[in-house]
Amino acid sequence: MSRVAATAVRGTRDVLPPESSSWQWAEGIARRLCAQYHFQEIRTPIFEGLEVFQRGIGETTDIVEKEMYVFQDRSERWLALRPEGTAGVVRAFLEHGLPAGPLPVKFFYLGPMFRYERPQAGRYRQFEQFGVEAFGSESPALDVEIISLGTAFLEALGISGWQVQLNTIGCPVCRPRYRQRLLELLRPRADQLCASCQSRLERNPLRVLDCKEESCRRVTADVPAPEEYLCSECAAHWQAVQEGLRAVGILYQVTPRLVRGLDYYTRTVFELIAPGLGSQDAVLAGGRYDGLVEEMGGPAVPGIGFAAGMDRLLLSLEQGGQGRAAEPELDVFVARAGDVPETAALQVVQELRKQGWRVDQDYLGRSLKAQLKAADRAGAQLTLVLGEAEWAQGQVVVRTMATGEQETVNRAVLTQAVTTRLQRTA
RNA sequence: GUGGGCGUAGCUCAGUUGGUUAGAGUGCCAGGUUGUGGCCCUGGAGGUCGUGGGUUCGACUCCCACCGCUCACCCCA
Repeated sequence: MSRVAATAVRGTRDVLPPESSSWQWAEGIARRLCAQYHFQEIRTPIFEGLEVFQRGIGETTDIVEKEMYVFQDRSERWLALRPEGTAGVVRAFLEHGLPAGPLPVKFFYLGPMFRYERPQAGRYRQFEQFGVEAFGSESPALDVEIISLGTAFLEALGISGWQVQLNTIGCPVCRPRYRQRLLELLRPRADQLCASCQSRLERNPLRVLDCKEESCRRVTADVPAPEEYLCSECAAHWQAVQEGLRAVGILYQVTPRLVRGLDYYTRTVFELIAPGLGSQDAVLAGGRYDGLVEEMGGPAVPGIGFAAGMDRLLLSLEQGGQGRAAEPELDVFVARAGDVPETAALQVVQELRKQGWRVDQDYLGRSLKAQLKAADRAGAQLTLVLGEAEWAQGQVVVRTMATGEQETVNRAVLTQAVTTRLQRTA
């Protein structure tokens, strides 16, 4: 027999225990926090019609231009694996007529996203995101709550050394003015920009600010910040967001160069960065997208959200040596010694599981020594030895693994004996 | 898409100017205890040396190609 394939597809990976338990733990934190902030789960498909992403994310973004997994199904409809969560959530929001219902609505999602990029540290082709989206309010208080949820998430995970970078990029009223001013300042010096910035100068001059190229940095060094060109509404919003953040004690750093890659953002944009990740250090990022719902064919409903890269967050924890110690996942191991029927173990195991305990047993007919070793390795608190001699008299040996103490108890009171011992250690 | 680094047991890695049966640690299995884990001792299983080709009397070692992994650019979570 030859193997089907030697390895997982490039950019994808397997999560095995005990790592999988770290994922459950982190996802549990996300869910708990969302409950506290009253965000409810939405589950949207992993693939959508291609146009959902083209319209939602923007035709000229890198994601749509070159990073999507696009394919045709058997009826030759064009589909794409979702490269991010927001577009699908907006589609669902509209499809179910939610703009006509009670607003605001606050959703969260958890699941895989797909982008065709060269993998590197903290970047995969299939990666896991935790995201939130809130529709129907322009209130700066919502901006503050979203950012607060983001920082609370990193706190709860135990990430240390993170920071919030914050900026505003205005709205359709004021951004054109800023854009115009940028063009006036940059055009004369276009020859000093890097190749990619020269090409994006006309298309999306704001992104030149974001460039890390030394030469571009010099050119943009003395360019005014977006906040100097805000319209009065955006300026008020921007002030209110900052006041709100200060009011709830969230430290942030205004980063005028922070421009997001997706077309749909307006006003508030932010990024949370964490240490230990090499160059992919943005672990959670988002912003306001007040024009997106309308852009996708719905009414003018404002929105705001963020997405967190779970792979990067867990990687950052590992790098910082803050990974959690694996907790034991087994309470009782049932072993047999001598001529004891398999059905005896089956019954004991089942009885204990009915009480809610986590129970496993030996399936290989191994020596008692080997069985105890297996119990130890699995982290069992107790091992029950069904010994031939004791079993014949209706008794079972209960061994407490931590101390090695053993006691022989009657079969009839076994459940109770196990329960009192486990509760004592719990 | 572009560039750098790396591919030897399940894992982490040695392998000396190319030389004959490719090693260690760890993990796994078993024995030391005819029914008792964690420490210790002993033994065992486990490798197409990434793949293909070339040079050579001889290649894990040198050369070429390909594949894969990885880091970085780009971009992004």
